[in-house]
Amino acid sequence: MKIEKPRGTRDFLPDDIEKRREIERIMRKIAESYGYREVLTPTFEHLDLFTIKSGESIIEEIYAFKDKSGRDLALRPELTAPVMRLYVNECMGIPKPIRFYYFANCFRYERPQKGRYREFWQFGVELIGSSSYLADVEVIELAYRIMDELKLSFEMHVGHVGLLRHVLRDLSEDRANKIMRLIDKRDLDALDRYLDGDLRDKIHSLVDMVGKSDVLEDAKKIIPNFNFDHLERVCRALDDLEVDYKVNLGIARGLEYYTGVVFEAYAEGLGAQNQICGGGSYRLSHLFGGDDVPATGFALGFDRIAEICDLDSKKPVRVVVVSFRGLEVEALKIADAIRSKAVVVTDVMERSVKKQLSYANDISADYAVIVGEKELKEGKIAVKDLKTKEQRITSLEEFLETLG
RNA sequence: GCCCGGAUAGCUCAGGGGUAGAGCGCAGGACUGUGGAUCCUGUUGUCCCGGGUUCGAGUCCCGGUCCGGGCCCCA
Repeated sequence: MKIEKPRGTRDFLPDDIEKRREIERIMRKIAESYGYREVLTPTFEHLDLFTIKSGESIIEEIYAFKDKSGRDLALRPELTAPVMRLYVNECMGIPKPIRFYYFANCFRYERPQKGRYREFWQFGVELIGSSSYLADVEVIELAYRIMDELKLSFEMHVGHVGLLRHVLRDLSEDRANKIMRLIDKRDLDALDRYLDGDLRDKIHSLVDMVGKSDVLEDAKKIIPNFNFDHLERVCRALDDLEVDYKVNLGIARGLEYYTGVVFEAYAEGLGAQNQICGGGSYRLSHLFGGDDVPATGFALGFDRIAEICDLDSKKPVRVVVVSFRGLEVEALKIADAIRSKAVVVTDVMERSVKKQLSYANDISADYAVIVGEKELKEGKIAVKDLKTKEQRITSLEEFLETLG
């Protein structure tokens, strides 16, 4: 009976990991350059943390379980709530603004498909303490710079849920939330069924408003009572910072805790799951017993990005030390001397020189260092450049110098 | 929860009632001081599971499990 990995999980081989680590390194580097510092929360939390804001229905899509003492726990399905819980528990007293970033695996019990797994990774940031447009600008710019540095082809869309909430302000909360979900889905037919008259026309117009920042002028005409200052300032700043984006007033985000500017990024080549980034400004802290602090942040879908990201990670120089019968331990000593300069492997199968060289070729090594009787007597080694096939007799010291 | 497609060697897959196959890979050798080519040899199978039809099922039928893609959902 062969044991398979659980549904929706993946194994990562060295090539995968090297690529993912390189992507991760770039994300960390850029976030840190903006002053963000890493936090890490537990892999599992109290179930309440995730149901408070999203309702009991979310349990269906969470890995929830009872521990041996009967506590209701859950594997984290996302990281915004845990990071805000961390803020409330440990950090309410530290100077604002607070800049945190995270990179960790999350778990959701969903039907897997392309770009969607039951264990997946998110990289994200939370900027806590400011409701200024400058906070939105910083976070959007940061998300943009990361995706840009990774040379992804993507589109950043920026909207404002406050505007939609404003238009829907006379509806009951349930009804408004329902409409928000339909807007998020772009389900125009269903919207027509739920809305009529003036409201229907306004929502229709807003959902269609996708374009450069000049669509704000059109929106103002349709919704004259809404204060567009915040969104306009964000757009103007992003323009000046040469962040490429589209205004999209139909972005609703599934979640109810977003309060203002929201944004999403979409990429091609991912099938139905094309969203690689989502974020916005929100208020969550007070739900977890903290102060009503404003925050803004985003999460990047790391796995989807890794799938479409095409970057060449630089490989270290690889050396295979090949030994003739009886000289294996001499080879080990030479290998040790080279390890400060390159990745070195030696034969552990007691194979022929021919097989050792064949293996060196199979693993795409750069050099074979051949340890033989003749060379050893003269205190030399034979170095073969496996790319050019050239072989020369040299000293260990000289070879080390060529490795830099 | 729904729809579609899959499951046969380590991997990719062919075979559609009559002895279990190919390519690739892996290991050894041809060649005991030299890699990528070539050739030879070896290597592993509950043909996903259970039941049914049949003289006989990897193959046909029914049920199930698992995997992938698409809905739903997407914090």
